[in-house]
Amino acid sequence: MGRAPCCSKVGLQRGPWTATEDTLLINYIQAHGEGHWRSLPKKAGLLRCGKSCRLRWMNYLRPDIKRGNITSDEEELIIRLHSLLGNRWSLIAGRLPGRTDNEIKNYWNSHLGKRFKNAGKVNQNNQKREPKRGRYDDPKNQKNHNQDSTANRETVVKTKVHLPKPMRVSPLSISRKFYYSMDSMGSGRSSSHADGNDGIYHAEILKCWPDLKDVINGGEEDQLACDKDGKFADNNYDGLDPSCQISEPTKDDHLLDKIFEEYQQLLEAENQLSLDSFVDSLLI
DNA sequence: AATGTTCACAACCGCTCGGAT
DNA sequence: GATCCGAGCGGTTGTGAACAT
Repeated sequence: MGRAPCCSKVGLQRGPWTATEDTLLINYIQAHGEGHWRSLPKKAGLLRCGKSCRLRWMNYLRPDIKRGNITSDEEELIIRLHSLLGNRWSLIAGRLPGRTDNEIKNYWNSHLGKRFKNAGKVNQNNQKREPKRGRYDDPKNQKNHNQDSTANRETVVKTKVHLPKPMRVSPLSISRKFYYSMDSMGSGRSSSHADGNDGIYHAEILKCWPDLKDVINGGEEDQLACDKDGKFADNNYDGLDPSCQISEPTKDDHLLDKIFEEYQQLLEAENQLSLDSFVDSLLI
């Protein structure tokens, strides 16, 4: 059929936003609220595409956005969530209050993903080479990244992460239904994937939430999350596996949120011992 | 000091979804 | 069921700053 473009590009402003444009957008949203992005630019007096306005608001102007460096604890959480969720940046961002999907995606692409690649190479070369010093590794140049790069590297070493294949969600597979499922399933456990058994872990998830299987695989059981041999870890589930210690998602939809809240409290307390024990609890 | 390279991040683009008609 | 629309997601690109030579 071919749908009309979201907006006519003729005569529209592009590129970096000016302070004036920001003000116009902020004022309009403060007065009228978010939404109706398509018509917003015209009403707000902006020569921008609605999409662009939404993006600017969501990623930069929103009052609850936390500016500044990603802390090492946030980084740890990103790594864990990414190992669990893959490139579902919005979902990951949802667990990091004040952080946007774009920010996390950028951070991953520019810091973590690259670093893991390098770490792999370094390991392959028996750690003969030092990782290239980044722009912010220089102590004299940490205006934006005040975290200790050495500490970051240690984090990488102690947290073995599997990089899931970057995947585009297909219409019949995960999509937003999966996001909602993941949001609501309230995981009582997490995975460091320290043993590299992503598939088994996924199988465990599905074992506890069989309904998720259909959502993930579009009902195709042949493609169930599987172990290294391509077999689902346990096909003998009828409903919730009694061995799972996790209650049905409907009973506690917000378990993951609770975990995250706990995590946040630990971050605020900066209590390393508690943090370690919390992390350990996730590894069970 | 000049130039080229690398990096981080804001912004763009294409695609898909759910809902309305 | 087909089509359209608004919205959102994730990959990619553009750009300016920092760094290296």
